[in-house]
Amino acid sequence: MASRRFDPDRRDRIIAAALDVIAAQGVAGASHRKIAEQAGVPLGSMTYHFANMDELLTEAFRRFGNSIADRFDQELGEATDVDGARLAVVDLIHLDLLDSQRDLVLTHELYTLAARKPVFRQITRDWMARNRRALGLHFDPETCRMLDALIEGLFIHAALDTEPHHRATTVEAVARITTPYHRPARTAH
Amino acid sequence: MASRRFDPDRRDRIIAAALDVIAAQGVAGASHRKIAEQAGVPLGSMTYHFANMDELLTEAFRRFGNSIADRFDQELGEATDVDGARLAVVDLIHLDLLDSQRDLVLTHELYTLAARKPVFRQITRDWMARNRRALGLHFDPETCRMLDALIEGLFIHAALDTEPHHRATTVEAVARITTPYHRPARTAH
Amino acid sequence: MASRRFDPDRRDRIIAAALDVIAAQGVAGASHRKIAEQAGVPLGSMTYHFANMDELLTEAFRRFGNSIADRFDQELGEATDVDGARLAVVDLIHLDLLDSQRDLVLTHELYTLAARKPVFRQITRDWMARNRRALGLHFDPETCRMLDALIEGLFIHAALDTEPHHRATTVEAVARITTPYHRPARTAH
Amino acid sequence: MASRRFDPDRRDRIIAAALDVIAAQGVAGASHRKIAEQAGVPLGSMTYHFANMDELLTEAFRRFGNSIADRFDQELGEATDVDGARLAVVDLIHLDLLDSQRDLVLTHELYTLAARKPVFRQITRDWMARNRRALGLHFDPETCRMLDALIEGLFIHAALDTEPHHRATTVEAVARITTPYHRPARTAH
DNA sequence: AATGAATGAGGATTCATTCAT
DNA sequence: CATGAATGAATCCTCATTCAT
Repeated sequence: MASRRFDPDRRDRIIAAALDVIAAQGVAGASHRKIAEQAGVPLGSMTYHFANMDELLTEAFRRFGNSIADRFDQELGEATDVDGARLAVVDLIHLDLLDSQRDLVLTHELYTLAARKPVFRQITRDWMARNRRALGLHFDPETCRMLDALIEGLFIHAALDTEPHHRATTVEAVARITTPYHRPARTAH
Repeated sequence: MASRRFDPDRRDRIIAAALDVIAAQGVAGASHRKIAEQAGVPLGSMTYHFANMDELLTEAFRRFGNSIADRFDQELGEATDVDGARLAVVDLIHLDLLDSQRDLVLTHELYTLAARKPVFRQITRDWMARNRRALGLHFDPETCRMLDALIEGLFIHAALDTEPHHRATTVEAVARITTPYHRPARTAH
Repeated sequence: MASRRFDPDRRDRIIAAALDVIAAQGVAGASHRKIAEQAGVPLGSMTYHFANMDELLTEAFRRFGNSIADRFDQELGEATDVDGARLAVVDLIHLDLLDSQRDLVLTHELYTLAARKPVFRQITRDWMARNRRALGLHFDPETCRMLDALIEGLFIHAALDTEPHHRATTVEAVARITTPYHRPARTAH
Repeated sequence: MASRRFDPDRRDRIIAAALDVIAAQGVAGASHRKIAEQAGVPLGSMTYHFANMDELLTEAFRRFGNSIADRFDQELGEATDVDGARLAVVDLIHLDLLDSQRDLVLTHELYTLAARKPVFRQITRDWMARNRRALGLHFDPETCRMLDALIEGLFIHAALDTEPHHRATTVEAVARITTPYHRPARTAH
């Protein structure tokens, strides 16, 4: 309260610094010392603002998830029809996500935490829920789930692959996954 | 003790112990001490067999990737036609992968390393290459890439999601992604 | 414990302890553990006060060099003429330096470091510069360099030799090195 | 005995490797492992040929001292008169010793050991004795001791100094130290 | 309210030496 | 005879957290 009023940016700066350090050195390498130095705040200030490391990580990753979900909201909110939504998805993958090594790293760090600790799993769920809500503006719920998974997979593989991923492939994949499968009539003779 | 002097399985046991510890506590929690204890070998033995931690992690994750790729090879090798291959993919996701919290955790840990260190990125690439080769027995290269990404995404989301993933959804998603998209004729009226 | 919480002399005590341990066991034997024990501080305190071993060694040897240079300053500052300065030099070698096995050991340890690492070479240079400045009160620059080298050599050899070094020899050596050489006239009748 | 006959170079190679490693990393950094690797012999071979580290170091430094003393013998043995001997000394300092960073490092490492352990002190004494014997071909014993000290000091300082040492200064210093001091007559009117 | 000082536990790694083979 | 495998002790250093100020 008084403290926040006094240096209201400090918490924010610490959180931003935490994400920077995590992006650069991983959660394993993110110590109080390093984050404090990156943020330009005294070491003792860390445990004053955040009771412990998990609390800081929680807030940092929550912010990270929201920042990416914001982009989903914006891109998909601007689409006016299904084809526009498909295009928005392709753009999200190719323009926003793939260019950012930082986002890839942070995503994996978060997932790794989520795989083990419930607190962080909740963060990923909230993030996924926001993404699906954005997709839900244009697609039915089941398609949303498939599409969300596809985006995830394309994002991950694109970042790990050696060969560049062609936009055409992404366009085709999005088209396929958003197109209901018509089981070929077997009885036709 | 005669047994102490020569122990040809020791390397293997250390690698297995490393994967166990990583699955349980993460790469961050995988210390020489813990792994040595898990493997039942003295601490000094660790850096005798593996020059440093990265070398041990490298071998461990290489083995992990291969063990999963082996299952891909087996399941898809047994399929005789495209529908069989689709079924195999669904089974791989639902029977083999999703049941294993351990595999999920290890996968994320590996990806997190891969996002930062080239050595581990190569491991994931080799693994992905094996998976795609297995898929390539039944699908064209472009479909392989899409399908591989979908599998990845479904696997990751299934493990993080709260609601159970229904097999039917997976079946539909696989069917869609493996079915070429026919752009609807626009001029037909 | 109040005493534990704030201990302003601690850095100094660690430095003094470091020199003691180095004198007794060499730089090679000077571990954080031993120095901490000698200084009566907890092990973790070492790297709090000194980021790493080199930093501690640097400060310790800087202090050592200065302490000896102080004696040079004092002895030579008191001399009022050249003969007094020569006497002061002899006294420095015989009274101050030779009696101290500790100084010999520390000097060699420093030189050994200096021969390999620039940081320590700078320390020896600063030390040498102070010595020469003190000698420069009474002798010309070239003589200073020669005299400084002679002092160095006498100091080292005296400490390594079996036979005792006689003061008379030192007196003669200092007299010679501070007396310009007159090339014998070759053309004389 | 049989072993030596079998691979007679091995001991020599290990000794040479030891000096290389010491020159590069210091006595402190000279481990069995590194020396074995440098020599191209198996680790277990080290303690087979040398009971312990000190034995190896002893032999290595004995060889080093002899190699330098050999140069003294040769240069001074070729001189035919005092002036020739003075010139030889200057050459030894400027041509042979100063150019070799390696010799400087090894000398200091040896002195550091000698300052603490009698075994190594004996090695330096033997070395010094050889040097003085060589000087003794041309100078009286007292002058030998002074000259030897001067050489030592010039060698050390030259290697540590920033500014280059001029040959002329060395020539003058050698001339001075080898010229008896004539106390100026005080009674002269 | 804010923090610099402090510390014990634990991190990876290096090592000389031993000994079964 | 020669050595690869093995190991416990010791190395430096990092760390989250505590607490007197």
